[in-house]
Amino acid sequence: MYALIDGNNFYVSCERVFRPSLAGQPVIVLSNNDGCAIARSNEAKALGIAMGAPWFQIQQKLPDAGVVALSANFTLYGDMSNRMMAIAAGLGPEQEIYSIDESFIDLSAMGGDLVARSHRVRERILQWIGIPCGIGIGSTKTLAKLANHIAKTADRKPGSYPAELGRVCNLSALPQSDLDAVLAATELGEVWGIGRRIGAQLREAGLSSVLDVVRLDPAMVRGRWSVVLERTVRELQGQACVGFEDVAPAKKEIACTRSFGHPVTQLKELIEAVSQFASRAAEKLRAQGSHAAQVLAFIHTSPFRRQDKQYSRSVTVPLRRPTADTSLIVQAAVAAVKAAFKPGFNYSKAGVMLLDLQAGSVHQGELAFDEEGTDRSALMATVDRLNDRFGRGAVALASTGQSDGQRGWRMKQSLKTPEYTTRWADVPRVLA
DNA sequence: TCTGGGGTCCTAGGACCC
DNA sequence: TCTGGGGTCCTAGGACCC
Repeated sequence: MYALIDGNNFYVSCERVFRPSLAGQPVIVLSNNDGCAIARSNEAKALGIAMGAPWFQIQQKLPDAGVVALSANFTLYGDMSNRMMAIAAGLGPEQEIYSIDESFIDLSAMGGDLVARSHRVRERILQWIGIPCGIGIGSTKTLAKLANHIAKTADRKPGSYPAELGRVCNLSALPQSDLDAVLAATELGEVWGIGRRIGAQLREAGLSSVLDVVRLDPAMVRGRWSVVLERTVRELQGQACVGFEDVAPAKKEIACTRSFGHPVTQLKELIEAVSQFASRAAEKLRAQGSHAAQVLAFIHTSPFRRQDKQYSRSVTVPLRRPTADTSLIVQAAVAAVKAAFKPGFNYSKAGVMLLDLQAGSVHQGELAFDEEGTDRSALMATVDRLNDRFGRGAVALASTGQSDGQRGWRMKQSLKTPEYTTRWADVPRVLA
């Protein structure tokens, strides 16, 4: 038995904790570069604002709707997430943190009234952190996800489901006929693992509700679609196929990619950007104690600028030996971007990926003849500590283009709120 | 004028081996 | 005229997730 707890409209809810006047208003949080809506309040959803809708289009379509847009403040959301997760963990003995706003709890060993217990945890998160949550319970992770969707929808749209399923929904406690009615009322695209493409194929085959999908034969699904969809069908039928991971496995690849604030044409600027992305990726790599054996850099033009000539290329550079050394990784990334660059294009985005990751504790023994074999891990650890204490970028390689505030590739974030919980200068003051 | 970032898994097909 | 069988590894691309 599993529960899934997640924060409603999480980024918007985080912002509202510190700006209560946003309650009841259509609020959206924008992606980096203030590009698209990546979180929407219920009021914004009711206005028809779609997930991923570009901000400039929203402004054109709804000039008078009073939509409040905010730049994403991931530092704030990350800190609020940690606080919420700590309380959510109290629901059961094991927790899997699945995303910034969702965690699964393994309830297998739990007795008592799970729904009443879930309501108490939900109330505690709301009171202590200020974030409204939904909790779904089911015999598999896929069913818990579905239950969570029902809990939130019943709360948000009265009449869509029986009111007692709102906020906390335990699908495994429903009598079969009630369960069938709920599944029949739920569109199949709401299932975890059924996206746009597969959803369209299923509808093409004459199915429409989750109940239709539950009644499929898994062997047929495997033959006609894939083992992935077969697993989803089995999970919906109550057969657990997706494991519970209470410790997060190490990442197999690490990326840092960004769209630019303005089109970039010069190789020099791309080298600066890629140097910075590679430095950040190397930090993440060290944080999980891994080494990378290959570095990939890519650049491309904007597919949205139809009038521009399009170009896209990625180049992978193998490292002499697996490493987490920023300077070696930046060197490789710069070599890659030089190889990928072609003059005469408006570049809109670049990125660095670290590939072929392995545990930092594993070493291939060999004789070191060259300077490249110098062990700078102590230096790297010091750089990481300095940047942690004094802020990202306090110590950096010169190739990242220091102290140039006018860099055209830097992203736009004109609507960002303060880091209320993680910077002393930003801590809110309460006036008596 | 303005359209995000970071991941995972699976499959098909090609290269290569004996 | 007729041209095998069985296997592994790698990569690119598709699909999904939040």
